Amino acid sequence: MRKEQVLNAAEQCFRAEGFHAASMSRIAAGAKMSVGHIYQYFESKEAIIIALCERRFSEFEKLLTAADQGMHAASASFVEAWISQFAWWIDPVRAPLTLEIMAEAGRNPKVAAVVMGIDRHFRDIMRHSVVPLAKLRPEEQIEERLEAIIMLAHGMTSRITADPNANPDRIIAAFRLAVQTLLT
Amino acid sequence: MRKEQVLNAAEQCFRAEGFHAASMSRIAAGAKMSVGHIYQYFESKEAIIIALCERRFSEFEKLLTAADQGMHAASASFVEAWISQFAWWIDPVRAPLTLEIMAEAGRNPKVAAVVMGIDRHFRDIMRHSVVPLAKLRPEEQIEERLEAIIMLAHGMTSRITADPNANPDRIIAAFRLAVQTLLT
DNA sequence: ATAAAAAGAATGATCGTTCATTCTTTATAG
DNA sequence: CTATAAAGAATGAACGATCATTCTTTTTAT
Repeated sequence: MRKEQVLNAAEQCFRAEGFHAASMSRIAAGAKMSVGHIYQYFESKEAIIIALCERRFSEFEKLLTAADQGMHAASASFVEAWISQFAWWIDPVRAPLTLEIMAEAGRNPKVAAVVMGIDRHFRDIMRHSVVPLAKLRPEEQIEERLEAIIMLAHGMTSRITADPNANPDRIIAAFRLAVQTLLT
Repeated sequence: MRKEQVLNAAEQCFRAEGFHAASMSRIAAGAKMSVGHIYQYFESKEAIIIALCERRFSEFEKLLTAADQGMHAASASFVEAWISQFAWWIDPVRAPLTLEIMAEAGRNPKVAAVVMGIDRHFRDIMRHSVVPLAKLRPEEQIEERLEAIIMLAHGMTSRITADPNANPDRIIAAFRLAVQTLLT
């Protein structure tokens, strides 16, 4: 679809230059379309930004629900497998744009709404599928633990973005240790 | 000083609009100076961005070294006091700009260098003053624990930025629980 | 021939930066 | 002390480039 074409090109531009430094003409060039043509599919540049945020949202949502389904085959190593899926967060290609989205969320309420949607869903899935497996007792500050795990996930994108030469395995290892510590 | 005047105005503009959407003319208006005059103190807009990153760097560095000095009066509650200082990271006024810096670090190597400087110093201080107090044994994956704490700190800024109505105390409480869990 | 798809020129605003100019202060000379 | 010269601070208009968006034209397909 044409929309996908635009979003793919926009994703590349936004990653390289940021939302506001990227230009419609360079996005058009990347999408091999004319600028005017893009405006038949998106009413403005901001609409492209929002659509891109939502696409990223659904990517991660797919991972989350997949994890939720896998839960039914519950095993001791499920938490371990669940953690591995967080490689998504530190894909060095994906992380910079995720961070750009987070920064934009600070000033664009529409973007903030999308991000809050991710985080809420993220937390719900954890409460529903991971917490029972970890056999945490209710009095053990479960909400704080979930909040900390979300923070860790966001922190991973910051770390990998600031230092692109950082070893992703090292980052994931730290995340794994922290989550295991928090869930036992 | 005039430089401070510019940096203060730039900080406001950058926070409200981001590095690339903010304009020199609006920065000048905020600083109550003319655009031309600003160029006598900063050779370019990028120079302002870098200077601002470094100023933020030194703010947090001050906190870190203060914590390092306080260590000599070592007590069981020192780690607790140390944690409290991290309120800095989630000042809702400061967090959005910190996140903007992180996003910019993903594409501007000069900014990335500043950020990596913070994180390295942060880790060094922890290794030198917090780890001994926590009485962690060397084999207990200390580096992973430190990495996780840095991730938590960065994650806090993301969380508070995406949801400005979030309760900072709740965020700090999660951070405190996670750090305590990681250091014992 | 008609309608949809696509292109790209045109528009007006704004960008970062420069520069000729004016104002304000300090230094020098009588 | 006063008048003049030099220096530095500050201005804002002007520049060329580029921005997001619109509009007219051309291409394509039915």
